Amino acid sequence: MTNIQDVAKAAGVSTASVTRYLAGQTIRRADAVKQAIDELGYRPSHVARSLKTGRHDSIGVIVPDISNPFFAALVKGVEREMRPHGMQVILGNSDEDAGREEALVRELSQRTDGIIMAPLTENDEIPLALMKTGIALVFVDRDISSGPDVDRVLVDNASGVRQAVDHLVGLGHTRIAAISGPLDSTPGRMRHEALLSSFEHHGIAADDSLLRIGDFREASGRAAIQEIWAAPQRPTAVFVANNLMTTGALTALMEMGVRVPSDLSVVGFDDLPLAALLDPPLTVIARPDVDQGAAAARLLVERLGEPGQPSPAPHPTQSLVLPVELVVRGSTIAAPALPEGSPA
Amino acid sequence: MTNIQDVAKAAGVSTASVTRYLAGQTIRRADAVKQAIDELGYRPSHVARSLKTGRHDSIGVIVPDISNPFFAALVKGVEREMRPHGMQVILGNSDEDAGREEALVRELSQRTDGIIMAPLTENDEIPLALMKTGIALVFVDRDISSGPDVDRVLVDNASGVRQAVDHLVGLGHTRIAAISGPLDSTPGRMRHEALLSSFEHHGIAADDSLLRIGDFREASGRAAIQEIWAAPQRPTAVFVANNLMTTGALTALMEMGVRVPSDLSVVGFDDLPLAALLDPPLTVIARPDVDQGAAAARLLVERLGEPGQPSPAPHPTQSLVLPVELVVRGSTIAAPALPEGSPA
DNA sequence: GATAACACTGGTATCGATAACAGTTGAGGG
DNA sequence: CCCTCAACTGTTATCGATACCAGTGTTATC
Repeated sequence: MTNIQDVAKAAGVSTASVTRYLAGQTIRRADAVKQAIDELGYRPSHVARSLKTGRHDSIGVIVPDISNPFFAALVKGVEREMRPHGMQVILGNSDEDAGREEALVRELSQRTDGIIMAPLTENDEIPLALMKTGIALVFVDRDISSGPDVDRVLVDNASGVRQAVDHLVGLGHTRIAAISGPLDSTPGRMRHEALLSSFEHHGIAADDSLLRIGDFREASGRAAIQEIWAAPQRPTAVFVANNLMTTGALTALMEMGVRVPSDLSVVGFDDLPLAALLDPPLTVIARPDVDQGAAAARLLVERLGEPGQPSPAPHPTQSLVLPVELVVRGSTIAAPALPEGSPA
Repeated sequence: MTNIQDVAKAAGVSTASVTRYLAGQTIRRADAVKQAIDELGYRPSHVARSLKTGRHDSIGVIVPDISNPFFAALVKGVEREMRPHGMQVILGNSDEDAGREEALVRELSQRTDGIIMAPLTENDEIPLALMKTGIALVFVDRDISSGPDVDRVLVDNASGVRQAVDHLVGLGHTRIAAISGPLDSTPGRMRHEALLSSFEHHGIAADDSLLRIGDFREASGRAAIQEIWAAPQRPTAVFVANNLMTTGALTALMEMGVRVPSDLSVVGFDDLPLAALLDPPLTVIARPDVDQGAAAARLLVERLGEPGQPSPAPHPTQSLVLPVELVVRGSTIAAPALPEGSPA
């Protein structure tokens, strides 16, 4: 590859002048430099520049599962927001693996100016190490329990769950099953806690045979619903704490011949791209996904400033909580009349 | 940040010895170096290392749309294959934008040792420039028409389309509509050409009012099916050339009150994560997605070798074509009896 | 004509690591 | 005791760009 020295020589100037030309400053022999660059096909080495300046003009996004439509949409939001600021967006997919997440954080923290990430668990120590390196950090969708103040963008998980339970109770359901997410992840914990407190608020006794903890992946949704359906007393409705587990649960229900909603009402957290086309159309708690990514990107830009500009003064961290919304479709209907002999 | 000099000083050795320790060679004062590294929290600068060695120990993947489940799965395959080789996978999402694709190529070609990409169009000039820089390149799912030999992994588009048309004709359909993809993209062109040649093979006249070219995105599937349904003579079946356009078409059909499959049989290219749960379950041409990514990764590894090892000798480029398979579900049924007066 | 201000210029140290090279040490053999 | 060899060591140039510093020329002002 040709380097800045080749260009300088070809144009008959010093490397400093080429640098100045590259930075948009006016130099006497601009034409000659431009010509030399074109003829040699010169591209400045990003690596060398980063080494000298310490800047990268790019940010990283680390998500647990890029094939989850929610995270894919989130990434889109980040990119859309970043593009006009002239920053590259680099993606990392941890595949729900702590080791891989750590490797990505190490890698991207050296190649980017800031990182937007959804940490795997609330005990995740990795981001703490990140903060010490001075890189800008924004948490999105997930949080960690300990550690320093960090910008974050969450959604109102508690409100969503409350809306869902209110909706089911309003339809007469009292035996409500739930497939929750990992309790050491922010959305898993918040949704589960909100569920229990909603149950309590409505005077519904929590029945352990109807409560399952999954791992937010499809297979665990399948397994959980099978266990729940084998419970001594079956539920009339089920709440599933995320999109992939909902997919798994629906698949298993179809295979088991359980009809939704006549045998079982289903409400899921997270909208699905095809939720309206399912049989029946799925009732869900929808939340902003693209917007959540965009919001995180905005927080990061506020901290980093534009490429080429001096960084803005540090300011206090911000926490955003975006609203969610219950979308009632066809998968939830009134509870069947109580069988004889049941408690009132 | 602490650098290698700090470590060397703290351990009472030269920087060269620290480098050697880092590279796994045996040095006399290994304990002291290890201790210094731990105490100072030293992490070697990836940027500086890359500048000196020219290696990055990471690869890039550039896709047109990460929120397309097919590409998300493909990325997963790449990562799964790369992980045991100790290479980082960095993602870029061009969002179907040529300018953004170019920026990503420039960016990632300077940060990675090789790139797996699905070029936007077959006329894409960008990868050609890439080849000149000497970086390893693998095309996946899409190809470019001109230019040097490149490793590539495609699927058997023609066979898939043929299977779909054979299936529809076997069910008695003769008025078959199609929503094709962009003709300047490899899958768009190959599927469209295979469609026309299958029509010809079965003696079906191509009716322009039933053939639409979309852009592989959901909105264009919606628009196309609306136009098709407004044709003077409606079709009894439709073939849709990819997953997102199929989603769009199904949504529009539902909104228009067209019943699938009784009013219209539907077969789509690409399986959907929820295809089996749709109403009706969707007949599709399924293809390996994760495997396609994994195959591309394998080709790249063959060219790059393991990190820390010398690169293997150059070898001729390879082209893989993976098989596809028609999955018959519920969205295709026998054509209705011909209305009176129709040509036989 | 001297002086100041301005707009540029090139030389060079530097970012943080690696690798080539030229020592230095200690063990073992004669 | 000297020599050879193996195993390790430090010094230094280098990757490709940037930024500081100290000029150099031109123009404007008195």
